[in-house]
Amino acid sequence: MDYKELNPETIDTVTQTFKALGDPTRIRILTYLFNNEHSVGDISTTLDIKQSTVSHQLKTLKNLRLVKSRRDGTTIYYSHDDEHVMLMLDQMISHIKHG
Amino acid sequence: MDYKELNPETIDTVTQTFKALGDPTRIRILTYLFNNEHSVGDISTTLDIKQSTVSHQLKTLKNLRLVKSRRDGTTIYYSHDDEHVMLMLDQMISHIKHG
DNA sequence: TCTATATATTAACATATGTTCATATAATAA
DNA sequence: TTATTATATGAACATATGTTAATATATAGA
Repeated sequence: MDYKELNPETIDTVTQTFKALGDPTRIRILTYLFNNEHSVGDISTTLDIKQSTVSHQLKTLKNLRLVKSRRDGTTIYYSHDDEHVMLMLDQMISHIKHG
Repeated sequence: MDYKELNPETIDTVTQTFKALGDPTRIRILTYLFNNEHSVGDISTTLDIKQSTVSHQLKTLKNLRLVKSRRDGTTIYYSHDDEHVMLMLDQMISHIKHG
């Protein structure tokens, strides 16, 4: 039936992006960033996740360009940086909660 | 600002579903099942993945109700079982390939 | 029943991943 | 400069995960 597979780079990027969403800490951070930017300390306090854990996970998300950061003094504010991925996260949450 | 987190079960299910999509073997299997059902042996041969690996991953996908199976003699045919997740997979692939 | 074929399962293994503690770096204020 | 606050980093650790070989199970046919 002559099946044409996705190319390896596409598979890899798709996989990595979904993998980034496949962790509860990152899901909590991303959903917290849905509407507003938040500092590392704010995220840590609000979600009750250790500061180093938050930093590590934000780095992971930043490497995949799912979040971006901006500095203001000693404070660093993070916000989401991939509308489409955030939309899919929103869709998945709706899918799980309802239907 | 009074932030309301997702409930733990929702976080868990969302996470598990994305995690299922966060593996290249499972992505390849699911995309192969986009349009038609396929037997384990067919999947194994077409994608060049060992039979036991295919079986293991199909079991993972089935546990999450992302695929279903039907027996015909000694052959077992698998097909996808979550239209919405398949749609999100399709969206992610498009997102990665194009803009 | 015996054999062949298709799929599932088990155990072992290597690798990947997430969290934590301790510490480093960076910016600001005194 | 020194102290303080905010964030990042590195190393260690435990756990999770994916693949494989070997074998078990299940169905059908001779």
